[in-house]
Amino acid sequence: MPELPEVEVLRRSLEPELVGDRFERFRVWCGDLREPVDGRRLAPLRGGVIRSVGRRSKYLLIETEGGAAMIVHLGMSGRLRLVPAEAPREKHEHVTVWLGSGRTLRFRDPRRFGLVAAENADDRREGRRFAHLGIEPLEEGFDGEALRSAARGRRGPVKNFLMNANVVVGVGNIYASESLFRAGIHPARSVARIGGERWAALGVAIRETLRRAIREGGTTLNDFADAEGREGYFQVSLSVYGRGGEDCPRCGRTIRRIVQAGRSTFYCPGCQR
DNA sequence: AAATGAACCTGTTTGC
DNA sequence: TGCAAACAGGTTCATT
Repeated sequence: MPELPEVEVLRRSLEPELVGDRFERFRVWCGDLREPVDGRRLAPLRGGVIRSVGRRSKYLLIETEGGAAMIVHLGMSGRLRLVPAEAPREKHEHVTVWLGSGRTLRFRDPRRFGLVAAENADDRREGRRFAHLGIEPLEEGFDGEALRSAARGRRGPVKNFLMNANVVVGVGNIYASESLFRAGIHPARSVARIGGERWAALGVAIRETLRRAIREGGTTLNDFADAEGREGYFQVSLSVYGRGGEDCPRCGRTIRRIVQAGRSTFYCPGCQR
């Protein structure tokens, strides 16, 4: 479900609601997620007043005044919603959080590729969980030059390179295809055969694509929604993703679907070289 | 070191 | 209609 824009949309919808509220009680219905979780592991959060809601890569960070943080990753099918405590528990709702305000935060994830975890202030300072992650594409310092230097000594298709979180975070299967279309670069092109201007164009394309997706509330293909259940509408703006067989919006040629590293890639053979 | 493929799960869509 | 295969927004681990 979620790439950087969807997590950022969720973050923005949560922050004004959660800041100042308090973690009261946790109930883990099914702790068999990407990392095992249970009430004991979430104990560092108990009683904590929420200071901020942040994001690193596709991880949501709900931080308390004491410096602990609840870490949530949506995996492929995760949802996080803020609902009244009386709302019935849905199927695949694995974690329920009761807040001081009387509301509840519900984590639901049919495929269970997602993650709910807690770190105390010391864990957070050490930062080991995120140490391997690459550049944030919407932060200062990200540009074509950063991509180009990260690609030095590498080979392989640029699409796979973009989806490697050790290089740049937050760009998943949808936005990799969309960014490459916007930059006019063929997804199978080797990173060793991309010049300085094209890296620059790609850097700009990634930022523009992600920013616009955030502005439009993310992409709801099936079930993405923010904390209040509002769906995104960037899916209507997708140029190539999921549009194999349709006409390219720019040149009219037929959009192709190929498989790279086991994932679908969509591109226009006319616009992308 | 970096690239590839498989694994982790359930649900939905597609094709015979 | 029924059933099986293919596919789905991500990450991590083992193997080349």
